[in-house]
Amino acid sequence: MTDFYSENSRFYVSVDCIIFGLNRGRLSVLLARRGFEPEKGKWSLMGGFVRQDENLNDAAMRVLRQLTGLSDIFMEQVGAFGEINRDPGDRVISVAYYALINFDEHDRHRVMIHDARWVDLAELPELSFDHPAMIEKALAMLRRKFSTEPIGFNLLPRLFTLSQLQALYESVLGEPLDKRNFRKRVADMACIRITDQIDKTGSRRGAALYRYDEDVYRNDHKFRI
Amino acid sequence: MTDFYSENSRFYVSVDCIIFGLNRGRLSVLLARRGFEPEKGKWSLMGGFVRQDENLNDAAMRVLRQLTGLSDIFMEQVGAFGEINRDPGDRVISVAYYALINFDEHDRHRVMIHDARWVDLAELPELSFDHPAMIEKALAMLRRKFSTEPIGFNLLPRLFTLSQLQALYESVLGEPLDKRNFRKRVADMACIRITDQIDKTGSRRGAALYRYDEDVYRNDHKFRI
DNA sequence: TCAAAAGTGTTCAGGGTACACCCATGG
DNA sequence: CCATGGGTGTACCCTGAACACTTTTGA
Repeated sequence: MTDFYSENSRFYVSVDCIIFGLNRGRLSVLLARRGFEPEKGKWSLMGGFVRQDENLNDAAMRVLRQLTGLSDIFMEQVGAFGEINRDPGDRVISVAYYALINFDEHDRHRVMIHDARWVDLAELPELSFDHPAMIEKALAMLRRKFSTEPIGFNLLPRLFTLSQLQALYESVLGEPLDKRNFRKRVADMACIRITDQIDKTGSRRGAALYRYDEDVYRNDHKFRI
Repeated sequence: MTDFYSENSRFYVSVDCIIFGLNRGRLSVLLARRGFEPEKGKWSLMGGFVRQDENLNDAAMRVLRQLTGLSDIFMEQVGAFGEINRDPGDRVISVAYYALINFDEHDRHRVMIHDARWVDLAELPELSFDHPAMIEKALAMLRRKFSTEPIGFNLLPRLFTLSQLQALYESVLGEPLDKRNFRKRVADMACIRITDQIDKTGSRRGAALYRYDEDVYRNDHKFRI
């Protein structure tokens, strides 16, 4: 039966990772300067070819780990990109993924080694291939999910203030939110719990630290910002 | 530079089409009985291998046309499926698409030739490979879009009654809707316009026929059911 | 004492939901 | 004349939006 398949064409398949992180309060993506042709020297998403012994998700996690040192990270497939000439080097079909990481935990050394840097979403440089379309689609998916599913906490430290949380939502949704309404909504979500810790770094007065409780969410499934 | 790529593995890449149609008022999918190994004789989505001279969308449209005779159809990518052993015959990475077609316009002869049939979504048989997961994901995407974007009209004839439209929404969303509230919402969407035609086939009294006006939608972008 | 961020309630309007009866017609 | 689907309006509730001042404390 393999004979039947063998009449058909085979393709290089790659994954490209849109790695989101919160850098100094701003939603940013991790971009690498391409170290090889084609488009050597241009900024691009971090990618890699899929191997025979791994599925697509594993390939994406491998690439993410290479660049950040992180495993067990929230990732989601964005989709497959298959224009014939999307890669001028050869025909490559690429599957894009986006990941949400806690900026504080990533390995800056690896980022440096790969000639990569964090770029504010509002200041994207020119990118190679169809990477702008990938980022566009990932952002659309992210924004849609952000208000209805508790995925934003992947971008924050374990303990966070409500101001940090609100700033995150404003940064991702791209619009200012009313502080009192925001806190009201947070207040009646059981999965966002206050701790007895205080953060003194952000203000003289100090702000209560909160944490996200995954178990509570799995029970009541109540989330809406 | 092609030398650089050539160290890497290449893969068969296929597309699989989840073709939705409204058969006797029920949301249905078009399934084909596999005519070849592996899993010959089992029901499956219609698929095909991607060729060198076409992009993924074109491949999906080609497969859709093969089975239904239709072109220029609403299609959307569901995602890439790349488990190592998803196809027991050989490693194949597949990109799923879903399509919404007007049941009345498809070519039944082609369906017959391909040993395919329309199956009510509630009565899916056992399917080959990871096709159940593909359908699941396509359905989730469909349901999500259905209330906020005017895609349902792709499943209806050009002229339709409000009862047909409501039945469609109930079938896709899987829940009954209040008739008066439904009609109230329709009434203040400019893009759904009454015609002077009457449908007498569905009732003794006759029902007004409506049509969807794409141009109006492009202007006001107002749609919400 | 002042600058800077944290924290806190109420009011109002609009949209969504629930709900039941008459109409027109073909057989 | 009756069975069948077509067509219509109102009342209520609740959610979402708007809005401004006091508190704390380090410098």
